[in-house]
Amino acid sequence: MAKSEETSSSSSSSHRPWESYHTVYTNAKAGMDGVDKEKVQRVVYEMSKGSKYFENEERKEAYMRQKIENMRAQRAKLKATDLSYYQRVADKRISELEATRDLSRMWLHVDMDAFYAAVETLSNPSLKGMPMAVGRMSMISTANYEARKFGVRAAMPGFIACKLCPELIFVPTDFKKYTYYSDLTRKVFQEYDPNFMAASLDEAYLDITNVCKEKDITVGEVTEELRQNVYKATGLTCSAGVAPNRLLAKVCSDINKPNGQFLLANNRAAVMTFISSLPIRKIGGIGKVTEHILKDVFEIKTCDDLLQKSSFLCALFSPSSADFFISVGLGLGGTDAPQGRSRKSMSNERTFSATKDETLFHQKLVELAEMLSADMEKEGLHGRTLTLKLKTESFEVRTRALTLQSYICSSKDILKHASKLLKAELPVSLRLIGLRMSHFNQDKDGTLSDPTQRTLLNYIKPGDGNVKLVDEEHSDMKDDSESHCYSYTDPSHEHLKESNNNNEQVLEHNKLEDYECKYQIKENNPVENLMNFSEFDAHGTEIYSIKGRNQDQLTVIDFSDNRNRPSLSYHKDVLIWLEDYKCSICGVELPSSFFEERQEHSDFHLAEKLQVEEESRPSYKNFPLKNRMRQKEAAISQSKGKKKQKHSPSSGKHIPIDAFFTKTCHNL
DNA sequence: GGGAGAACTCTCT
DNA sequence: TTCCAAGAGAGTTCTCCC
Repeated sequence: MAKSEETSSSSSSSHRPWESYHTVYTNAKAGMDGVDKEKVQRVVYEMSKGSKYFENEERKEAYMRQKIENMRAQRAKLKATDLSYYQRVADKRISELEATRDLSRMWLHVDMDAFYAAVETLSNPSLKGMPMAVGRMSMISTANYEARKFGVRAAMPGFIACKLCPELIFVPTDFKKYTYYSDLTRKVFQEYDPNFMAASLDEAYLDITNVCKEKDITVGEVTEELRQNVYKATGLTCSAGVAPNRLLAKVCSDINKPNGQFLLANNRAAVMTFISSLPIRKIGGIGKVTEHILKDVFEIKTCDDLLQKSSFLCALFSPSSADFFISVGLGLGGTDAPQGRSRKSMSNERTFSATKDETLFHQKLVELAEMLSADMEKEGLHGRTLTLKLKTESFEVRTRALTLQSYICSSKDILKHASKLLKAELPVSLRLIGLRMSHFNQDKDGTLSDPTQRTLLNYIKPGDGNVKLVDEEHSDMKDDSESHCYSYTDPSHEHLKESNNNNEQVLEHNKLEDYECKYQIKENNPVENLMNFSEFDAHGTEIYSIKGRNQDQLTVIDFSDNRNRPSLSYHKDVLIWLEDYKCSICGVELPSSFFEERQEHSDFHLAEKLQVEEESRPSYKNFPLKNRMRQKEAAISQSKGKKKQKHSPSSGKHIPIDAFFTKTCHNL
């Protein structure tokens, strides 16, 4: 930015401070063309000023300005030779990306007009023509076009919207209703592209190449027909954009909103003309921050500027970011057939009035764990990484994650680990708690597989007798104090194996058909198979024990069959709770409800046994396991202590906004 | 050096 | 008078460990 511009801008800011308060609310959205932008900006500023939210936004702004300055400094350091080198890099990428251009498909992006608001008006016609918003005083989900004329829009707090439009009518969200209408639209979409991609409840991408050929009508006619059919099926209007790829189709659908369509011809010249003057902010994926950085550091305002400044982009951004920017400059986007996408994460979060009440935190955590567990169960998912999200009173967002050895799904497990994560953050004043589960183990066919759970064959060691520690060099299990891996071979049977299951030694018999199993194992229901069963005879002796994570790790020990009843020597090796309360090794009595105590007790015997095993092995004689475990634990705790936590802007320290864009520039 | 894990940001609806 | 959502995906850096 020129110096004179900066001076003028800062002088103007002192008289009109709202001009430097950048919110998303002032960006043009469909139906907001005639809005008094300055009035909206001033109202938003006045209503927000002095609040904690405002302070946090200012901190974020300040941090972004600092990053922009850093990038400017980096840019200034680029020498002519550097630029010449990066120009060659950029030119190469441009020609490589250009070679991938596919103009053979026609993609249609359909976007329902003010969807939630339109559905509400449909079910309550008295709302027609009135300024209305779907949402609450705290936040608006969407606003109809009458409300948008006042500057009211989605993601705006209701109390600010009220100030902008005192007549505004609020309607609470009703997702059942929106889902119903969304399903109706999808039935129409399916007629045009059975593999259409739903982007959200009110948006979808369709490849209409084939349907145009089949019906022998133009792209424009197909689009018109589809929009009419959506209206017939739902009574709702939609807008559409057609282009050779999805990125451009999305931009096009916004051009003639509401209830209109825009077609971009599938030839290179038309695409390049269209894209050249297009503001970068119109591109999906370029938001407020990216727009600022590109404008303030590189003076990039249009998509064509992205190509003109491609050497700078290659020099200062990561390769994937630079590729994205160059692709946008070339008007390239996704044209491939949609692949079956699997879910990556699942989360729940709840906002409440800021409080330090730890009882409330726990209550929220219980609710979230139950909701998350129920949602995961619905989709048959089990996850390994649990992330706790916190938003402090000052709007600082913190995330704390934990990756477990085994997959979990139950609310009890989720709560247990989430509580630990939260405990480490206390005391704290919070306004939001969220839980996210990721690292799912659902593969293509929906079956569960656990990378950290050894397959049974991993544990077979021919010729081994009874219980034996698996050599560490044969195990890729993490050397973790929470992981104990044994293999077991009963001389009287061909394949008795053992797998690890949450500190419990578990035996598996390969020939289940030899035994009359009293429990029906639901093969396709991993959730139910997570349960552990035991059955006792009239004398309280355990006759069955079924433990397992899923059918792959199913464990059945039939103690009613004497062939399986553990021998005395076996008892010495493996801890079993005799009659469900007495330790088979030392006789200590612990009822089954003392779960944690039993775990510790089991660990104690395990460590004891490992010590004996280790000491008997020459290579480890001078380095007993307990020492190694202690060392490992010390290393873990040390590393945890040392683990650098990134700081949010509110802490006034490091926040890697630039981390998403800049790369290490060795030549600088 | 590469992979995994953690933390965080940005973007979208 | 109210006082800034929720859910998801993707990408990046940093650190640790092998």
